[in-house]
Amino acid sequence: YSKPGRKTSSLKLEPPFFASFCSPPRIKDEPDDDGFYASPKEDSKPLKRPREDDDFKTFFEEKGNIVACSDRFLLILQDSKAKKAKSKDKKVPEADKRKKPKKEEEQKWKWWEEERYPEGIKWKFLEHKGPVFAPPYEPLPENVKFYYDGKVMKLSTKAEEVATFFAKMLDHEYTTKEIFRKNFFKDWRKEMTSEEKSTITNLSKCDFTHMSQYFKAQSEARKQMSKEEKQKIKEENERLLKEYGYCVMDNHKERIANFKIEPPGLFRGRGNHPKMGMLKRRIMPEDIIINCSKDSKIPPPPPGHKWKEVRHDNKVTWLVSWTENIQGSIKYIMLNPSSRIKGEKDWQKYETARRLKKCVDKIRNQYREDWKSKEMKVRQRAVALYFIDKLALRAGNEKEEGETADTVGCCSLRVEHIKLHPELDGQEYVVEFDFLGKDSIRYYNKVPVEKRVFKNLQLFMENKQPEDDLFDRLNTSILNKHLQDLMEGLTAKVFRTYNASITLQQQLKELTNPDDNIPAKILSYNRANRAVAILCNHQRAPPKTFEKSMMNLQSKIDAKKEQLADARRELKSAKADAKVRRDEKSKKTVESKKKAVQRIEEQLMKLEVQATDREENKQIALGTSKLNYLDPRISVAWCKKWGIPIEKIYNKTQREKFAWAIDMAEEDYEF
DNA sequence: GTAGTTACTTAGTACATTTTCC
DNA sequence: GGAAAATGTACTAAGTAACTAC
Repeated sequence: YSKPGRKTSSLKLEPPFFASFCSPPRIKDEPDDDGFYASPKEDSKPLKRPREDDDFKTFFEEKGNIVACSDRFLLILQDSKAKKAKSKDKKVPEADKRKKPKKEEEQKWKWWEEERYPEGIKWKFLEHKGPVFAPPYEPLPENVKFYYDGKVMKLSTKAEEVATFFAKMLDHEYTTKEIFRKNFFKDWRKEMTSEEKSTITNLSKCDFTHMSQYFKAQSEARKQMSKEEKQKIKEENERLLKEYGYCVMDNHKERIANFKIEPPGLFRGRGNHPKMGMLKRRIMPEDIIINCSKDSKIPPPPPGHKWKEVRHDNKVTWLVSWTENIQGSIKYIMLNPSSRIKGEKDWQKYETARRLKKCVDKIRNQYREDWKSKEMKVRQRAVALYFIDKLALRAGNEKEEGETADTVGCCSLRVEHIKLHPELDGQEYVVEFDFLGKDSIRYYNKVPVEKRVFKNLQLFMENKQPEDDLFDRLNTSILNKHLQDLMEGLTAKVFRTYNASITLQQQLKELTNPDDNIPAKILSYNRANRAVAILCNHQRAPPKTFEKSMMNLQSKIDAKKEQLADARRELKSAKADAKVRRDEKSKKTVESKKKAVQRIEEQLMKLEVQATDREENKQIALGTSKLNYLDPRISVAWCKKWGIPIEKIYNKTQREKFAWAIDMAEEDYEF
């Protein structure tokens, strides 16, 4: 196994392989600098660079500067005028060439300028080094004891390992939960020797505190490590990343998202999960399926081991997979969001959402009509779709009962999840939603709906028990089939993407004040972002330090208020003074005091805005929508329009993920 | 229709690292 | 310079949705 510092012969870097990373066998020219960008005199040249594989060319048909792809996904080309400006920009500062960073910048592969593979084919060549396994278990030192029923007990290695998983969680509330303890104990006993099994019959008699203290001391020691030691660990991680963190896919070196196999431990699902506490077992090479090219260097399994299977399936994007033992689901190793394969898909997602924009009015009219249908199924479908559209609810697939936490989405809503109020707080036809959604995050909302929707809901709830399905004639499959008929590629989740992106665009238009300075504009951006996060119900647990940092801010505000009061008093007395004295000097004093008051008022306002901003953000997570729902081109265009550096909106990782958008969107981009 | 399987996106949390503040 | 706060990253769970076989 590839535990740090335990390099075995088979894991040694073999020069030919590594060399293939630096210059893979079939590598074509990396985006070569100025050469490719349409230079001013090359206006008519198509901007899409074809893939070099001729056999794929036939799938594409060029129409002016729009390329129609086999999957009808339109690749809209960049505005050539903008390109011109860009290539000019690139050439002008020839004199002040900052060599290094520029060179690196130019080496970034612009996959979005190339043609895409036909539907279904994900790659033509794939080579990687396989996964990194979890480090093997290191038994506890002799002096760390486990006690059963008050007596010291030496555990077998296997039993001890599982015991340490529990010991490490001792401070968590869930080790006190009945289900967690029951599941853990059941699985732990499976790892025990028959002797241990006969002795250890009651979890409550187990004393893990010594073990727990030992781990706490360990992590404390880790924090106290010297700089050199920390540096060493860092370098080791970098080495691992360099060796296993990349693959070669179609002539390009691409970053892998999760090249480390998940280590064993105790499963903790989110919310009230029936399987919490179960043992997540150690993954062995024998569990692993490797996916790569036939003609690539196939990663060798660790010595003495075999892979479960090696396959060569270029219809999928994963490099490694295994079946996990808690739910029996498949886990994958895939590429980073900055990779071509993820980026293209992401881009395509937003293009689908933009296509929805064009027909959303028609679809809305349609489902409003369907509220009157004589078919129950159609009515349910129409009301569900209304919720998905208006409230950005998730589709709501069915789940196997008892296998996961009890959470729902739109199609799986039950009668108990909504309350109907013919009138509430002066509003008519209010629906009160209260249910647990994905990750057991509560969705609570009171929404006035149209009368027809309300009446339909009353109808759907007639003669039903609270635990009955609200939409008993509907599921996600039916709904998505219908959506497919309305627009190619339309599914329930497209509405979330569409509504999130369109909301951002509209909010940015509304909130951005051209006269504001950059920080104020960024605040507006965050507010627009927040509107989306609220729409999508992206919540977070308030940070542990939230109350404290809020209090700090409040005391700053209080101090500023006092300062303001003082300044005002001084201004007042200065004014009185000036009235009496009527000389230039005292007039000047009044002016300067006035300015001081103004300055402090401004500072106070800023602090108060900051406080509001933070308070509003207490339970709202902006990251998820930014990363998954907001067409990055909207943000890029906004930045360009107002001269905001993109770094203020996207950090490094995000800029890598959205490189395509940053490169192609101009300030006039419209979602 | 439905149940099972597979592949892929979306999600929040814990921990690590960087920045800010005093 | 060190603590605290803010920000970034790794991790992996939990969704969506397509497909297959009956």
